[in-house]
Amino acid sequence: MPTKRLPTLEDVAARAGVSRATASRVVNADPRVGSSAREAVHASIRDLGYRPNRAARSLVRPDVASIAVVVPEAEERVFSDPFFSAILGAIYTKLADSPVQVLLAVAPPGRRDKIERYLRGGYTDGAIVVSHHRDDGISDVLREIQLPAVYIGRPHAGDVGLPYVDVDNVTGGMLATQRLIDGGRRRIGTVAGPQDMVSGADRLAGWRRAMGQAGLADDLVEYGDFTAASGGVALQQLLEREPNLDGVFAASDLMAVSVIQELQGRGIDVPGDVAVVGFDDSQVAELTRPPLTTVLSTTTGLARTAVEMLLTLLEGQQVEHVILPTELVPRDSA
Amino acid sequence: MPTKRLPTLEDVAARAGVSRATASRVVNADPRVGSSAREAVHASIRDLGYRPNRAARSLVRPDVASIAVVVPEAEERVFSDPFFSAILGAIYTKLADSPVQVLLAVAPPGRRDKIERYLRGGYTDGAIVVSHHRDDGISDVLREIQLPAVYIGRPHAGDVGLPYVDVDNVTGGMLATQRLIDGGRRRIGTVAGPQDMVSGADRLAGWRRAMGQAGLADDLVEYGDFTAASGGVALQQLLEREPNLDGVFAASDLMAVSVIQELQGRGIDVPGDVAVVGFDDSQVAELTRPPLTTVLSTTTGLARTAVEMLLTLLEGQQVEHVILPTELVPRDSA
DNA sequence: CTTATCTGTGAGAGCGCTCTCACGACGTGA
DNA sequence: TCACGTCGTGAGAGCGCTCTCACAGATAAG
Repeated sequence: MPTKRLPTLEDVAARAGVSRATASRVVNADPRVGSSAREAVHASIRDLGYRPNRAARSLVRPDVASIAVVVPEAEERVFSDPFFSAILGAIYTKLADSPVQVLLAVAPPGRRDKIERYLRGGYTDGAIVVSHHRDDGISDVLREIQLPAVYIGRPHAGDVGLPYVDVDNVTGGMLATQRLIDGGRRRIGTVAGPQDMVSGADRLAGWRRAMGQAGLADDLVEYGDFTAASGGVALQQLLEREPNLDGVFAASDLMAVSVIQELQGRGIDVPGDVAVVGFDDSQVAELTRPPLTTVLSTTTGLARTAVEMLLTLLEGQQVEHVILPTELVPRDSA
Repeated sequence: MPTKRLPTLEDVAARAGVSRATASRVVNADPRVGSSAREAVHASIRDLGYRPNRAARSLVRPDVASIAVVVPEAEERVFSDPFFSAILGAIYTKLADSPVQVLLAVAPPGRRDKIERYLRGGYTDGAIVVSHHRDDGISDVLREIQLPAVYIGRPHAGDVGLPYVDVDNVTGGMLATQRLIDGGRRRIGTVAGPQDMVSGADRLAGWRRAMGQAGLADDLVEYGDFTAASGGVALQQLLEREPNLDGVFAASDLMAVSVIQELQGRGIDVPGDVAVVGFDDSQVAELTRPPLTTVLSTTTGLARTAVEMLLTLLEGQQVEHVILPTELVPRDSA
């Protein structure tokens, strides 16, 4: 880092032949400044390449709120998984016209110290926690430093009373499974999400419930981690266990995509031989051949609601949790 | 915003019965503090929910560098376009283990005042500018406030001497077009990118050059804006002008994807009737049916190089521009 | 012409923190 | 016993800024 001292307001003022106070007024567009003084200061700012020192300013006049979006997942993942991209996009869009700053705190599960340091660093006034895992310790830190926070995705049992938004994952899982059942499928497997995430557990629970109500066996379960790579692997195992498989519910679109690819790679027709349903209704769902039948989980709605809740929280008011509805989006894969 | 005063170090010290200096030492893990004092301060911090005031701290000890990633595109776009996602992901990944903070300054083209305010706000020590348009004014602002910056994508003619990284878009465009020519295609059209962006202009130039060298007419040009939506529209126009079209070079994968969909929707076989080549080698290229032949433009390499260059710049050294090579990725669409 | 009202400006306090410096309480070696 | 560290601690300056307050000069009202 260069040690060159940056020009201060004092320098600007001296060069313009006015006091620091007047220079400050010009910078802050205070109308009560004579035009000659104003111009001198402006010229001085330009010549010196002056930029106000944010730290000094916010020390006096606490500046605009900034909120952290906390994502305990690997960086690559956060930006390549359409779920996170959609969440981030919606958060930024929602706050586009507000002065609120958005800071991204991303760190892989193993590096939770990084997020903790960040949170404790005093950078932010509030947090939105996305994709939170059991025992990632984030809620403990947040509680300890008393930072207002909203969770996207229902927190785990231990963290009761925390404000969150979520989609109705159980119903969503049922909807997806029912679609397969209604289509006449009987040997239906599921590629479930990670069970240390509530969304993973709930979607699986939905599948179980629908299967149970239809009097079908709920033994065909394999686990992935919501990424594309994990879907294909899980399908292979499903197929080994049950060659007569005729339907698959994948707990994320990305996993569903690779399930379809794996199936097609083996010469198995989708949906002729095996029907596939995904979850999320992300952009990729329209790009597959055949287009993917999936469950709309309004990612955008999650993000928008979370932002609204956090802003309410920052105003000092209490908020309840919110559950958004899910909806089946029928396409051709099931 | 709640007006409740946050606990200061003074409060912590008072409660622990020590001086502010000692409390500060504890917070900063200074070893020369007695264990009893240390414990008292820690307890006090916990009780009060104390978080250091970042502004006050950095006023004294200028804190870690923070760099802005400037993207003059609509928020939705930035997070849904795989090109930007990949760039952002690579930047965050590259800086994952450094203390450097990354701030995202995104604003649609019409709102350049927002980015300008941001840049002038003194939040950052450097900038990486992605997707820069002619006349977006960003380089003027950067020059004026003397902020070190690196461009991803070659800046326009007016901005000579600025450090940048880019891929060899002209050669890339030629590679893509040559693939079509080598495949026996003769009526080859292109869905070009926006011509106020260098990457759009250069890829088109590459197409022109390859067509010219092969003695083919370079009249079939329609323009998109790199997004999926624009690709289908452009294709329709191409098809109206030339029903015997047998090859298309789309200047982005996203446009190529919707070109393929539009083609297939009309019962035209890809690549049987019309061959299609994209650009970027983004994730979607593998998901289409048939998989998309495209040009690898090492988005990750762009981002990583830009970060390295900016860090060098921040150390006070000069940097040259860097051009990364492109490579054809043959798949089934051409 | 005096008194009240603006208008533009400067002096100076103070935001919460870090860090230098000084100091008292202990050893420790002569 | 005295000079000399060493260690833990506190007092206080100062980072760059904003903002209150006071005040000089111009203008309006009595």
